[in-house]
Amino acid sequence: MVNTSATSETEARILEAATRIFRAKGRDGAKMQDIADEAGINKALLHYYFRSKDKLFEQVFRDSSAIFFSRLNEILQSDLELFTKIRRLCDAYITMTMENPFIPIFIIGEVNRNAESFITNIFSGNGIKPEFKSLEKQIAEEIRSGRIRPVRAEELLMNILGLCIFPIIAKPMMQHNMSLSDKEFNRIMDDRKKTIPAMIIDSIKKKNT
Amino acid sequence: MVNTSATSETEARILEAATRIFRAKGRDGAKMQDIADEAGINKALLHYYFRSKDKLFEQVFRDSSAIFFSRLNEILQSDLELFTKIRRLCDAYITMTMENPFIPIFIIGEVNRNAESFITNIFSGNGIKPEFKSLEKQIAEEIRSGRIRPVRAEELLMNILGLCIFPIIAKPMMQHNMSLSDKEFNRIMDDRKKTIPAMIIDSIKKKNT
DNA sequence: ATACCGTTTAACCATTTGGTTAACAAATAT
DNA sequence: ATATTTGTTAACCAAATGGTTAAACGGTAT
Repeated sequence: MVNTSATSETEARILEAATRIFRAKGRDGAKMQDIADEAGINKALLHYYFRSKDKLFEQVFRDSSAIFFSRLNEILQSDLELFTKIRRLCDAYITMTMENPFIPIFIIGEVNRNAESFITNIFSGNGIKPEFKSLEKQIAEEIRSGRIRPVRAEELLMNILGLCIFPIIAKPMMQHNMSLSDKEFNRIMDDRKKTIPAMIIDSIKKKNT
Repeated sequence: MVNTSATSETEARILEAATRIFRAKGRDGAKMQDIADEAGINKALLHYYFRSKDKLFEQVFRDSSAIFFSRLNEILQSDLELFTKIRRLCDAYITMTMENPFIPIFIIGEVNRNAESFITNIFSGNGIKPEFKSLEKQIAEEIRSGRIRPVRAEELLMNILGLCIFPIIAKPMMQHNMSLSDKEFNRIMDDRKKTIPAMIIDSIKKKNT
């Protein structure tokens, strides 16, 4: 045995290649031969390390999801003050999505195509499900102290994620409709790291009447 | 000849079936046999009416895109007052996306998978590209009159679409993470028809200081 | 009646694709 | 040294898939 750890070097190479191909082409669009080529190995090796396309896909999907959700968890569960938390979330999700827009597109598309059972199976077990209660508690505190007006934690998160992620995953349409160059688009998204949290905080902060 | 109009009944049936299958499974996931079965006809008929899978897909993709973009256009180019326009946009896009969440997921996914040339080709010709200038002009007016603070039309639209569409296309994740039943989720999205425009208008309205 | 033309089908074909097998190579253990 | 296990490959296979063909069907005109 060359490698005592769970994953050999080859296995890692396969996983990287599979991730790239699956994210770009989706489960059905990706061919095992594509992945083998991308990894620079024989197709049969894919089946040696991962039994089937399904198993390989599941692994890639799990990992991709974990990247996005674990970050959410991390920030949600931190003991940052609420407004800071909001700013961090926006910054993290814009940065992360800009660097890898394939991931949310991939997740949304695949979750949509696959049966409920598949999703439940994938999303359970690993620390993917965020500890949502902590945010709810924190918001309740802030409401009680009179700093913010009553809001649902769900809405707050929907707003943050929608504002940060959507324009990036819909980038081709946005650019086409609004005639934006890559440079302009990037600048706008960079601005939004500030404007989105400002807007969100303003929408929940109690105004002095 | 049984039918003088451009599209025979069978052709329409095929198109409907293809739309359902393509939206649900994506270009690669959809099989010609699936579509034939769904339409209740022989596979060869698909090729009789539409030369190839590619051609059939292109047609479906064009139509699906048109549904979403033509509505945007319609509202943008109306002579509604700005705040009303915002409310209309939110209502229209939440309603439309709730009724057919597959469409934006489908568009985003396919646009992402296909080459730039494909997109440009698809999006040009038919009235898909929204007349964006009219909104920009309207906003400029409102800024000059001092009713709203300076904002970019691009950001405004990104905000509206992100807030309205994203939570719905990411529904399975949202529901899973936040433990929301279908009923709760629907109620929240229905509320958002009001809360989103309120939030957006509030964010651009000039406050009396 | 029958020739004609658009529509529809069953059967077929070539290629692609996920997966297997058997043999070969390279470590590792005895 | 040599048997054994692990990693890797080329060749192969069966099923699925997009697409074609030739024949049949059903009106319509002659």
